[in-house]
Amino acid sequence: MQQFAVVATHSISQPESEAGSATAVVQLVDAAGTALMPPVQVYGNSLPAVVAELEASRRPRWVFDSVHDWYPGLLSAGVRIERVHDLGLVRAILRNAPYAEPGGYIDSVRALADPSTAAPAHLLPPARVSENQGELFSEPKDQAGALENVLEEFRAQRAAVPETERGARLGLLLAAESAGALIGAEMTHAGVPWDVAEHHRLLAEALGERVPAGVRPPRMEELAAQLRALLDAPGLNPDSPAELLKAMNRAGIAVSNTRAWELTEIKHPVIEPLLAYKKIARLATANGYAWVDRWVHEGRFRPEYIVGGVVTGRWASHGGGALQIPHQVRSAVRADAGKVLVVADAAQLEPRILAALSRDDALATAARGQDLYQGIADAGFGGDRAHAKIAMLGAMYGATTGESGRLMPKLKATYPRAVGLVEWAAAQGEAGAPVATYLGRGTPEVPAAWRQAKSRASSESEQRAVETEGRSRGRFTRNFIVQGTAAEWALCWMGELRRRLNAGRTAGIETGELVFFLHDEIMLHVPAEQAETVVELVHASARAASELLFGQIPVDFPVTAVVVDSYDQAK
DNA sequence: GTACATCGCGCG
DNA sequence: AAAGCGCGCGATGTAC
Repeated sequence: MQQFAVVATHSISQPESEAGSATAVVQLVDAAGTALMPPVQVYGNSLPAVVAELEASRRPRWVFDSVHDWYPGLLSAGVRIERVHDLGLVRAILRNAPYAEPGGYIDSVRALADPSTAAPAHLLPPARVSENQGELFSEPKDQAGALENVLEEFRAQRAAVPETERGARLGLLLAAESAGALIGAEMTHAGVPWDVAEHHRLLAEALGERVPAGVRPPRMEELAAQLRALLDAPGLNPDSPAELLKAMNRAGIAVSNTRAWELTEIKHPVIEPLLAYKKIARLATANGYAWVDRWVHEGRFRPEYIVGGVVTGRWASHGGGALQIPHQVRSAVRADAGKVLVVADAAQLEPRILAALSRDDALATAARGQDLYQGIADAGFGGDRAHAKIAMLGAMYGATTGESGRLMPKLKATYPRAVGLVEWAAAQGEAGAPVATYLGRGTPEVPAAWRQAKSRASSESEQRAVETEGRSRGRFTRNFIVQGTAAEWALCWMGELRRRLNAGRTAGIETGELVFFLHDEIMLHVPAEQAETVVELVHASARAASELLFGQIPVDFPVTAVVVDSYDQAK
């Protein structure tokens, strides 16, 4: 029998509350929400002990208002849990889920303020019982009330998932999203192993000796002096695009902005040192000494992951720009002695997802094997891989002009189902209609401003603005179904991998830890002797994820997994 | 002083 | 070489 351990926390209590008064209450219930034993009162800082005891004896699915708020404290106390249902994450998905059972709960959730326009969580005061819950349920006056609120929402969420094939998919999404919350917190807890000495070495190599904050590093200062001389602009601050643009125009360089890629087109002596300056200036400001001081502690970089933080279901992150670690500094991501990094990524995930979504057998055939773009090239682009790739990316992103636009008719003739699906999604968006991922994550409602402008636009210029916005919405919905379903595949991949790692750990094998995730790429920090075992688990998890989502279909989702000492050695 | 917009560039 | 999608973040500059 499936058991759930519902955790309710009092509105004013946080994990570090004083001993003496109950800070939380835990209730074990069955799938119908019926109590299986008397509620357990949690006093002071004893939540980890209570959770550890129940986890060991019952293996329940835990029900938390927010894993992001509560799991870090448990991890710090050495307590891990296997399965969870995160009320907040589930609420956010159900809000826009087209397959959700209509009813009072869904209506009330949809009536809540749009979370995508709310302030970021880290800028808000400490959470109450649950974000937004004050609007859903009356503020609880005691523990019993808090517990009843959580139980009621839990029951309502379960009831909102219909017992249909689509409902089963939605249920999988909710479970995967919740598991993701555990994984995100566990990755933050583990941290990415970071070699500060190596990072300092590469900074010194590029920028020159370290100087105090606020002083321009030596190599940048040298280049700045060259730029001032070449542009005959003695006071120029090259960090200011406006100043730089003026100085370049004065020197007779006809540009309208200072973007690096546009500068490469221009023939002028200043371009080379300017591009060199931009390159190292970026390193210095984004991932320089200040970054290391601020974000790396005890040899670990610990970004916070915001599960479902992107509209499509991708993860966002907070702190240190974790999702943009430049290739330039990846040599500083280095395994501890005796350990290695296992770096794995799903090859060309999005077009493969499109093949699965659209059941396009021709595209599935091209996707057989490691290089999908070469497969497309051989099928219809005279073996020209570059053209095949541009065409495919254009189809998924909505390119209409240039190379990509010209290649579209050919792509559509070769893969009518795949291209037809993304064109349908774009048409939905242009019409102001929603679309959904394979597992049922729906697009947010259309911004009210556009909806109103659509019905009111009178002048020709207003009409044009509305149409431009519509095409933009179409590109968004076109990409949403692909990017969002790819995010679901990746979530299932990690979830499957986590289960296997945990099973290994239970069996006494130190399988190491997931330490980093980036859309279609994962990194593990593992004992060297377990590397090959973990590589196998990574592959097995990818196969399991593909089948979990799509069942038996003729689309391959190959992953590459390499064993390295440092991140720069991967691909 | 804070808040916000813009530019530019890093990642998938 | 970017374009067409999705992000985070630092420096600068302006408004209040």
